[in-house]
Amino acid sequence: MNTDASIRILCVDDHPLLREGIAGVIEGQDDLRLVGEASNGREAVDAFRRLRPDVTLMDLQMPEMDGLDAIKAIRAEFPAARIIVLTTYGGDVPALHALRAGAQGYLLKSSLRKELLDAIRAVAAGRKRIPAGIAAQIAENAAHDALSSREVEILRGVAAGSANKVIAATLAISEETVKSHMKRILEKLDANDRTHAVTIALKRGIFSL
Amino acid sequence: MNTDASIRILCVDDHPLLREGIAGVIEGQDDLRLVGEASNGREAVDAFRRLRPDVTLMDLQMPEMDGLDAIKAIRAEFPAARIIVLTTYGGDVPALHALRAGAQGYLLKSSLRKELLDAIRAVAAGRKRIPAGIAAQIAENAAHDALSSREVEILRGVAAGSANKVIAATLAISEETVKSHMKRILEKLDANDRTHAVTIALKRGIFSL
DNA sequence: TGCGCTATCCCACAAAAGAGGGATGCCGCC
DNA sequence: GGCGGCATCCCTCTTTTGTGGGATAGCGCA
Repeated sequence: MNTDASIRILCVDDHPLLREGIAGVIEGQDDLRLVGEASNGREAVDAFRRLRPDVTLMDLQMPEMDGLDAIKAIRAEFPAARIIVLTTYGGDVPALHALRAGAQGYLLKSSLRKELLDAIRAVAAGRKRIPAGIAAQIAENAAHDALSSREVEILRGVAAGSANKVIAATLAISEETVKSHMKRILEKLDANDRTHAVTIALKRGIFSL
Repeated sequence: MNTDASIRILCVDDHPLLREGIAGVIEGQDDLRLVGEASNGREAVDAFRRLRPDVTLMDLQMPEMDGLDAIKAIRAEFPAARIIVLTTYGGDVPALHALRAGAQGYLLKSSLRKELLDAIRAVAAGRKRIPAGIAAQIAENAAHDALSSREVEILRGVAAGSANKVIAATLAISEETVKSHMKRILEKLDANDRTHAVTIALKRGIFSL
């Protein structure tokens, strides 16, 4: 922790304009202090080691090293690290992964100043902060199994416009195996057909284009 | 125009934190002045009428009335209005539409402070400001024809996981007609199959999920 | 050790989708 | 008035997908 009473904050986002906005919001608060900024995951881990912030605001989609890996790296080294994910909603899957990786908060970039400040103070005080809507979506999809990495690989091929035969050739497996995987993909995602499976996966953030 | 030399700016975006960031950047400049903010298209049109800014920064994806309609409405009433689109890249199609609707500039939300300031000053001076990358993507896709609204309607159905038969029933046309449309959709988008057509359309911003 | 999950492969059959034609009427624009 | 684009419909044939089974092997974990 720190000597005075202020909450020390690290902000990680690859959008300079948004960082500027967050800095502006934090500046106006007596009990908060922005002590560092980073624009990708690697910088974030470095900055965390140096600064040991009380709360870290972390975007998920970033170049170099994404936010999820950064959260994992930071929490591996500093298990008590308090991290709030601050991102444009990208589906329940990345949100769930972030929470599993140890994030205590989840905020949308469309949030109001007050929501950001409340979340920072709540997480700094050791509480969690997950918007009801996000929590509901995670819960809703928790019923189904997650796709295996092989299944995601195949679905990516489908999204790219490859026929089963082509995917099979690419992955050096038989077309029948691809069809088997497809069956389970459709089942798990509750999709009508391969196109639907892709759009569901995109909406849920299972992968992106 | 205005009495003193400063460029009067209106900022339209539904993300308060980003607006805050832009405000912060503009505040630091002697020749720029933020005169108003709006968080959706309707408010933007109202604010424009009241304030007559020299330059308007406009997001495209917004609730109530989107940025494209706002640009059209403003330019219909004030043909000399100078507007810079400031958005996360959503494909060549929305970008092209915005430029056709009369925007003089296009900026990504991931831009640096300097790029934002340069663009504002350039557009205020009557110049255009389109990043080379965006221009290239628009040019690249200009070869192909745009989808008709009927074709987009059908492709949305495909994305939703509907079989041709179901789409036909929904639109009260024959399945053969849907197949005819699909053929031309695949041709126009240069897609291998319906799934590919959907992912290409999503990447290009022809529609979203 | 056994259970569950994953990945792999196989078969047969039904249902879609796509390719390759062709045809009509409408509307806007030169 | 004609030409191009659009929307509509029709036919045939091939290819691809999807359904409904079943089988084997590995791997981790209780």
